[in-house]
Amino acid sequence: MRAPYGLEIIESCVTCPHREERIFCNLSPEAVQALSTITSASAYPKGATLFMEGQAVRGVFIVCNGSVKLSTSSADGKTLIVRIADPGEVLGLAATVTGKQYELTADVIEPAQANFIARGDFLAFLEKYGEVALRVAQQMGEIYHAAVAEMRSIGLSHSAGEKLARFLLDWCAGHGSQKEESRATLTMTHEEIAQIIGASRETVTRLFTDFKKKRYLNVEGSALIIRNKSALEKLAGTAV
Amino acid sequence: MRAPYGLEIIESCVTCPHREERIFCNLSPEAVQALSTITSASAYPKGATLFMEGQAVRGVFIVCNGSVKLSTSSADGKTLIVRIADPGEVLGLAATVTGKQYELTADVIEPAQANFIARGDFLAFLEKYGEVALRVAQQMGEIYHAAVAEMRSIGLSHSAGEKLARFLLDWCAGHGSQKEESRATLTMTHEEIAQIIGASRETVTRLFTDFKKKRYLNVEGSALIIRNKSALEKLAGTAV
DNA sequence: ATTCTCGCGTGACCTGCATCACGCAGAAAC
DNA sequence: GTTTCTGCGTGATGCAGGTCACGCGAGAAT
Repeated sequence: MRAPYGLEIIESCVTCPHREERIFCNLSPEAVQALSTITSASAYPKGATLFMEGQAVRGVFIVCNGSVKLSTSSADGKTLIVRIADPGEVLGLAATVTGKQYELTADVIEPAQANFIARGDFLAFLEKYGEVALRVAQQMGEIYHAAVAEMRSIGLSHSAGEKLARFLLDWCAGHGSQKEESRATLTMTHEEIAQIIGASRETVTRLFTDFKKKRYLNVEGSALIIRNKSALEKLAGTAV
Repeated sequence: MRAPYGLEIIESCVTCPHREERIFCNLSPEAVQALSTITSASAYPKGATLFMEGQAVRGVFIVCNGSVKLSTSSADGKTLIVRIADPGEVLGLAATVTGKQYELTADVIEPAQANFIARGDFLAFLEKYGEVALRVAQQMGEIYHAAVAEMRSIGLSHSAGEKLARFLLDWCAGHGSQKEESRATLTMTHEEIAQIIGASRETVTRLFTDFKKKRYLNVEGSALIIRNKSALEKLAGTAV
């Protein structure tokens, strides 16, 4: 079907709009050239793992498309999903610049293509093209921002319903239409959602049926329809 | 006693070992010179606020000494302390590079001296001296690392005891001796500790008396003595 | 067609911790 | 001196949500 995989990926990644928007946009031609020599593209099937928490850092992965789940888990098997990376994000950035181990595990949940840059190459590149280092700092700032928001959500809320409402609103804000009655695609299991908001699978199920009963939302297959956004916002505590 | 405050601060900050260790070490002489022209030092009493969550970003604060509490709070007054910044840290970094609002509130808990650099100046400095941008990225990487650790602690633990044990161990690791029977200074109220580990004040009190009863630790004034480190580690879940 | 697996739906229970409601001591304010 | 505040200690109470246990339907595998 799509024969020479490697080539196709490089093509699609070079032209991929997301990457350009993020850290590597508006680079000088020579920087772009330098970048292309240290970048290697790969495709990853669903379920693949880019890196695992605790592993020695190898380098960064730039997600071209698909989606990747970033999580951390405890000794007893409990898992916390920190965030879902969308196309354009650079994974392993913090670990790569600090030289520590990867602090999270990156699992592919939608078949993904990603560019890899080895740590040594990446650092050398940053040192040579100081302009990019600032971009890197900016992206890390955004990631940190998201992390703080997540901490707020987990740490400051009183009920699981609050957290689920907030999660659903956030999700729709990024993946669907924005009106009072908005629709978005949500291909996640209750288990995964539970791991994001820090609750048990059963509670998520119960909350969903509860929300449906109260006409806050509807689920049709993988489509999530918010029917009463303000009610959810009220539940989520708006200002939080 | 210590008459010309401003001057003294600049002195102490220029020579302050912490700052040198962190982002601004080994700079070229001209970079140091440039830096000194955009830096302004101030002293802040206990209780002062460097910046508040939601404020438009003004710039970064480099903590020379004292200690600063970074927190976020919800509409209903609940507060989550994200971390305590020690000398050498640069506060407001993420917000400054991304240009968003401050995502946290910074309150002085021990009288502090800090250098301020306005956002415009700081960004111009980074652009001119690309070497520093990388340092900035590194520091942000470390902050992110800490944030992830915090999320793990809050999100993955089963009990409040687990979180308190982990907090106490972490605290001793950074502020005291490291043996089986270690001693550290802990000038925090139960309320504050509660806000760090995400529990109520009463639970913290109860846990402390519980730990004392079980001979895990002792409290003498502001001194915390860990008497049975391994027990606490076991409680904390070691690998987590 | 039959077995497995996976994700969802629900009921029954039981416990950890938030919350309310005090009392008490030391420090600071007057 | 008395009063006020702030931080700590503790009991009583209630409930949200974790955990266990099971059923069910839909794909996938054989």
